[in-house]
Amino acid sequence: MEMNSGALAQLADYFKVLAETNRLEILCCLKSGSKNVTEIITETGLGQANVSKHLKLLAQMGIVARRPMGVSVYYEIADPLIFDLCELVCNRLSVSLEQRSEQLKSLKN
Amino acid sequence: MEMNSGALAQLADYFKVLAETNRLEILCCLKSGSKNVTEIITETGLGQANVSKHLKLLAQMGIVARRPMGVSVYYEIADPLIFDLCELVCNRLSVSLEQRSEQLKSLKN
DNA sequence: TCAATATATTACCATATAGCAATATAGTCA
DNA sequence: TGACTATATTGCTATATGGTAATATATTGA
Repeated sequence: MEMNSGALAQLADYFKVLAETNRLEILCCLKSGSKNVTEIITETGLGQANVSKHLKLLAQMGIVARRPMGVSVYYEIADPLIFDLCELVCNRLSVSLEQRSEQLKSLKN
Repeated sequence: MEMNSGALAQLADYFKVLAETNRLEILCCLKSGSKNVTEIITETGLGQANVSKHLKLLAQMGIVARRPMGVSVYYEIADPLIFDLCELVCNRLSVSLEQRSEQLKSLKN
């Protein structure tokens, strides 16, 4: 990972898009397949303008794809890699939670 | 990835720590091995307080480990998974850059 | 204990961004 | 074209956070 600062900035920007609970929730909601904005709004309970902004960010980063269909606009995961990333980190997090719980146990002894 | 909102928040927090150029730079700087804070400051050119704060975040997330040695404190990567994550995303980014450049080419034709 | 050095913390400012209400735009159908 | 619905954008506020200077803490050695 010897990288110039431009590459680091790009990498940081990518993580930044994933660094927001509601955007992750939108991605989860799209995991089961393409959905239009109204469906996403309903399923997540987020505000319309808010969802629109999040989708724009996700699309700009190439994480989702935008597909207008008649009067509505469908979005879908354009990059399944996302879920690999999330799974890696989730495993990591659960491991460290286990470690913390081990530490707590040994403190009690 | 069917997750409760707590898990999504944890995941987002993890990505948030990686979503900053200077923190990524610190991680790069630690890739070659354990370093103390002064060395990190010198190598990155960042301010002392700043580096200290970034290291604290990284340590809290379990990404680096803190090891006091005499008067100085050494930090090291505690979770090599980081580099896998970064590499995955970097490959992803370079692919989409290629795609964009392809699109530009076809626009010119 | 005192001085010197390394690291951490605090207080503050400046910037970025999530959320929301209001408005604008675009597509469909009468 | 005009009304209607879906989505996008804009303007604004509140909050979070990166950077820095100043201060605090901790370790070592005289």
